[in-house]
Amino acid sequence: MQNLSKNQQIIFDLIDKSAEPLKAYAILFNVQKKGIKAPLQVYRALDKLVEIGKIHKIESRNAFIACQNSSCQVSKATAFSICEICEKVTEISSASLSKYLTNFKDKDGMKYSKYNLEFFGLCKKCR
Amino acid sequence: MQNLSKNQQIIFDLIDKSAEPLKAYAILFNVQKKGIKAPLQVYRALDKLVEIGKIHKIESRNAFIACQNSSCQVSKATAFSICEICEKVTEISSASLSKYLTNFKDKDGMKYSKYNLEFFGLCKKCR
DNA sequence: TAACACTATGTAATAATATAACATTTATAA
DNA sequence: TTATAAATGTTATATTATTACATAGTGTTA
Repeated sequence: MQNLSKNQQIIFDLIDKSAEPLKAYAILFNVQKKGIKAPLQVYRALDKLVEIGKIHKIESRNAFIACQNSSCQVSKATAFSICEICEKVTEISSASLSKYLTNFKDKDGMKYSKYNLEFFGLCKKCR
Repeated sequence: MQNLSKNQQIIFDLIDKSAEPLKAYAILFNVQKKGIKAPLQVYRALDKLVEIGKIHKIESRNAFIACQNSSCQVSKATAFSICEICEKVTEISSASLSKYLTNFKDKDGMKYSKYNLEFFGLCKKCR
């Protein structure tokens, strides 16, 4: 595993210690004191961090969370639970789920190289 | 099933006859000749169409496609295959997949009211 | 019908999310 | 060391989506 660059490390640290997913401009606001001034600097670091699997993008929220699954080096097979009230997001690590989806073939026999699954519901607290 | 309003019908017809997912501003451009002039008019119709399950949003693409699954009245359980080259999107209707996911419970026993799954790979033509 | 609630529409302005283009610097490897 | 790739810095701009406010249509029901 390569080391992270300066900007990548700053942004990863911020996301990693956050309790909830962070949006790009929230990240920008937070790292301006560290010298990262422009959106593009944030998006470039985010792109790289997603590419190497250190963070994931929650597509339905346009937000980013740190990978909570140490074995997940690359974002090829991701599943999340999202509370529709408090917006808490948890990465699901279920061997049976990932096995099922990784092996899933559609009618045409098409096999996929990647998937992203987002579940929505109410978390314990909000129920 | 309620009838669609004028704007909803115009926008649904456009999406329904499109071979690929349409983005909101592409829709706007296409319906300007029919009197829909502002983004908000498009987004309002899209929101409603998604709500009643006539269309689905492809979250990773910020684009919309007509529901290809006649039994899918509400967008509660959606799965798509997306070609990473030609961007063709197909709605997957697999009884076993939807059964598996609808019944999926995480470690905490949390059951979900909704999910969205996006598979990525190469379609037949692009392989 | 009249009153009401609800849904949809129209319009302008603006917020939020993301990328293009170009110049420069730093890290890595041959 | 020289070449190459990766990362950075900066400005401008493109794309996606919402707020706020005014008006009009639709359906119920008293």
